Amino acid sequence: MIQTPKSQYEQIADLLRDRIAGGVYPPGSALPSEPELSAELGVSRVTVNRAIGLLRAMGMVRVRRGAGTFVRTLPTILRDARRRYAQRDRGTGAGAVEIADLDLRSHTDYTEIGRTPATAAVARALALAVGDEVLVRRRILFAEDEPTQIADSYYPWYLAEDSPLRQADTGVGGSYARLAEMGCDVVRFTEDVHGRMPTDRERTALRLEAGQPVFDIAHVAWTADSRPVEAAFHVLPCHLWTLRYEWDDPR
Amino acid sequence: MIQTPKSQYEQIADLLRDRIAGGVYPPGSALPSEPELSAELGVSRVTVNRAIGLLRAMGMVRVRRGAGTFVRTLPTILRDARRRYAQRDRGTGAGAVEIADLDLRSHTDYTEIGRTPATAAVARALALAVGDEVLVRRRILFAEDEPTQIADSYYPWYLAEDSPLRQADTGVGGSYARLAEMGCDVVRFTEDVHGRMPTDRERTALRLEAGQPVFDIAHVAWTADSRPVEAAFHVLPCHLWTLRYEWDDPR
DNA sequence: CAGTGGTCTAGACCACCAC
DNA sequence: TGGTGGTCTAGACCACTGC
Repeated sequence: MIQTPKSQYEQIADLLRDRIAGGVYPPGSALPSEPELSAELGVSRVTVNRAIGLLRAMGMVRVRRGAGTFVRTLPTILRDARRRYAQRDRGTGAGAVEIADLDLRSHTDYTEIGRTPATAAVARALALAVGDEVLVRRRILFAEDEPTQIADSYYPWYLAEDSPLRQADTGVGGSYARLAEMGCDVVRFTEDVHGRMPTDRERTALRLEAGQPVFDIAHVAWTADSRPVEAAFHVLPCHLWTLRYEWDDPR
Repeated sequence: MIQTPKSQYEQIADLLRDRIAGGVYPPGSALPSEPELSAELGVSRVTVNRAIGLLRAMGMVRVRRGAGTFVRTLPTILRDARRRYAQRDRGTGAGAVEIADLDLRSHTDYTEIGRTPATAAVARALALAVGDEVLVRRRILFAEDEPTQIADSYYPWYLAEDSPLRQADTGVGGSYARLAEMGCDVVRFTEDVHGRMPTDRERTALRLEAGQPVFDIAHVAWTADSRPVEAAFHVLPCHLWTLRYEWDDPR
């Protein structure tokens, strides 16, 4: 690699990144204002703004309009797929396991629990026809009042109709314990992971900075006879999470 | 959701996205130039440029400086973790499995194969001390001459020293077959997945557009007695890949 | 109300590509 | 050589925050 004659805004982003790493701007503190940085570095404010845009996309700073630009603090959260679903009976739902592990306060906002026709993605995941009735459970999970995840779960309506799955609190063992009581023991999981830019709704709900990508996880739970009984779609800000998977070699 | 008074550049990005989806700008074709769009839409060129920046981050267009902005074509590639490593003996290395599945031409550029001291990340993954000798195999994988992945594999030096792992072509069955011949049967895998912005080197090597995120996968292969015998770090452009994982519930 | 960041413009200069 | 996108500036107006 010979040379990378970087643009000014990239160099400024590097500089600010180094200052943050070096503790000049400690976690939680505000960066100097854009006019200040503009004066200090001898560039226009637009250029400073653009540099800060890179830091935002990296998840290093959060901007509060009218107030300033602040260095981020939240630690990364480990989502260990195998462990997550194996620990169902810890009382907390699967969704809260990771947050509890970090000794953070967690809570869940249910935004919708009800009957709805299956979309194409849901129908495909649950081996139903588009438009078939399903139970949907939409929720947003928080750690220390910061949104960390959107999770929408779907169940075939004929399964969920008269079950506790229609309540926010599904009881000890969570939804998989209820499915088991209905004769649907879950023995296998699959997940398809995408990385992409969030939709406007997702960006708002997760309070994301401009340019920050999300993980989009399509999760399916299977019974021993290979029937899909739950489909869940999770949207997670990339900068907050590490996904861990583990599997045995089938040979 | 009441209102989202979008900025002009966001609206223009939406407009262009719709036109691409609607076939007005078909795959592979060039968008109108920025001055043209600027005139058509009655905004400054900077605003058009910023809108196109959003499309670039989403992976919808590729810009060739001096030539124009082009609609992307490459399909998404499925990386089925379980299958990927189970199909070792298909002759092709694990890295080429997914590309071959899509009937695309694939090739691999080895950029380095040699001895090196373990970095912190490598040492942690292989349960070695920082600075211990390891064999590194660095490569970039291509589909149709487009870079699709960076993969750096590491092996403890005492294992790899006199093995075919030091050659580019590791022979039938690939590296895991060679490890098995050395008494290191791999029976289990773990992967930690991050989503982040690429480094400058990665952006160059993968020919990424500005603002495009990558998957960063730390892959470890384990023997039956829980010894890590291979660590591999993969960097994949998010917009090109879907990661698939599958596991049995350990209860 | 003063200060913050968000956005937009017109104009400019540059590196790069294709002809 | 003309057209493309990349970058930068000075100035402006706005919405929002916190006092």
